[in-house]
Amino acid sequence: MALTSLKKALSLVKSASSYIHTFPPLFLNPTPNPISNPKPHIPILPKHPMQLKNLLVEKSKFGFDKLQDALHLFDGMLHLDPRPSVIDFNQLLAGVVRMKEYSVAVLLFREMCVLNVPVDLYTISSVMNCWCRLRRVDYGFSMLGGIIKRGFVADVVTYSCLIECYLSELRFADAEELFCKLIRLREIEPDVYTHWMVINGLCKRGKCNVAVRWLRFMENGGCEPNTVTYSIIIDGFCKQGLVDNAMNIFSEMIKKDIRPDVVTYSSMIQGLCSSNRWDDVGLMMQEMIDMNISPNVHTFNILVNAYCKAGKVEDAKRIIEIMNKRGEYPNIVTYSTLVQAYCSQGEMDGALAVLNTMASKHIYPNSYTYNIIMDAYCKKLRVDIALEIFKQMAWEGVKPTVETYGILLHGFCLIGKSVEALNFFYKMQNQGLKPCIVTYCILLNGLCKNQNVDTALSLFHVMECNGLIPDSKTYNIIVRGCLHNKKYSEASVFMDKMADFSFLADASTTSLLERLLSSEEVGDAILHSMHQKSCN
DNA sequence: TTAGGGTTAG
Repeated sequence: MALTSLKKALSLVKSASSYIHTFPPLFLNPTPNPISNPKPHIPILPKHPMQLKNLLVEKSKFGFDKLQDALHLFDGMLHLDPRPSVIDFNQLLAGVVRMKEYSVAVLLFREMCVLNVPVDLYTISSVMNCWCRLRRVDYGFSMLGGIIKRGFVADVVTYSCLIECYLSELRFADAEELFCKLIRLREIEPDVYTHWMVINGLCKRGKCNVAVRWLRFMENGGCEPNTVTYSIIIDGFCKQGLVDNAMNIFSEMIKKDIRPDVVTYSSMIQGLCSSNRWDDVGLMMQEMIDMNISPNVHTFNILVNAYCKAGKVEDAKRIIEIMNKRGEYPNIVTYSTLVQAYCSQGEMDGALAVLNTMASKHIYPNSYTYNIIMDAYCKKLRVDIALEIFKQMAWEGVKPTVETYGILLHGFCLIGKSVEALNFFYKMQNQGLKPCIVTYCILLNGLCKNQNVDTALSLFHVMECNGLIPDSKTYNIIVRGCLHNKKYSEASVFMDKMADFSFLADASTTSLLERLLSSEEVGDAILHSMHQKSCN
């Protein structure tokens, strides 16, 4: 059975992915919680071809509800006689891609090739995009060979995918070169989507000035930017903290008679709030209303967040009242922001009151909300309460994230329970969650502070073996841990490694070194050498 | 009647 072999392949790749770095990891959903999913939904292959077509059209647009549905359908389609068309299979693939299950889409494609299911340029472009999303640009490019071998001619979509591949690897010059080469050779005529893709890619990666140059290039090529194009650039500048640049682009679009919309204004308001330009925030809100553009829940949430960050929770609540009056009802983001504000002030009663309000409005906390509350309790050293909340989360069917475990690990370390922290660290991996560099930093720091420096050193090694590259923070943690535990030679080796990567000792590491130097009776030669290196 | 893209909030 194709489905059985596919499932086997999926499980193989899933277990192998932690060891083999050349294959992208799978992101399969863990076993569903029996409480939240009492009856597994078993999809049935539609009997009539038209029903199948309608189902595929729907799924290609909105994605499948469950991965299993897509796999069952795929299996069923393989056994139909006559076999559905390449368009049908492409739509199924599109549905899987829409679920962001890129690894699965790639495996389905491989299965199609093995079983001689016809594929076309659409199929290959789609898979190319998946490789790009999986950050395997090399595989993405290798598919170009498959296109030629099959006698297809790569089109604007294929090349747009390749340009996106370059952008995802921050290879801006390569992206530009490929783009220009294609135009020069008249291989493709870039469309408005290609330009959007490039401009969005550049802005999301903090290259707004390059994006503006691309905007000019787009205009010169006769492709007129619209509100979305301008909004992407404005948001990019605001996120970089360059509000004046954003304002210039905003003025330019008005001069060109391109009307800003609620997204453009929301981005501008966000940028102005982050820069504490409150007068301008007021002016921008007024202008927006004068232009007959109604602020939406995003816009209000930006204001709620700004007030909360400024410690003005009462003003934030006033905004929520306005939202209710205007029919822009507060959502999970609004309430989580408020919960965060109470938690950051240590007012757990206030936070719990917000949760009650949410429940009365049938808005239920998600992992983000739970994480905020658990973090606050951990910081108050009430890890016991945080653990109760963790249990509650499971009961409600809310999946813990890497951040959830990080918060609990931090909590355990704060109360000196490194063994429990390590147990939770293994538990998260058993649940299919891959620790990130932050997780390791939390644990390394905790172990070092709880006199478990030897375990920390082993863990550092495990981290490197798992392909995680330590950053400046990680090195500083381990150096300080070694110093605290009088492992000066080890500290020195890590300090040299840091220097190889051009990382500097931070203020805490330097001051610890100085403290140790002044307190050592004889003065340690290694410490002297380390201190000198840290000053260079 | 299939593939790439569509921007804003915790």
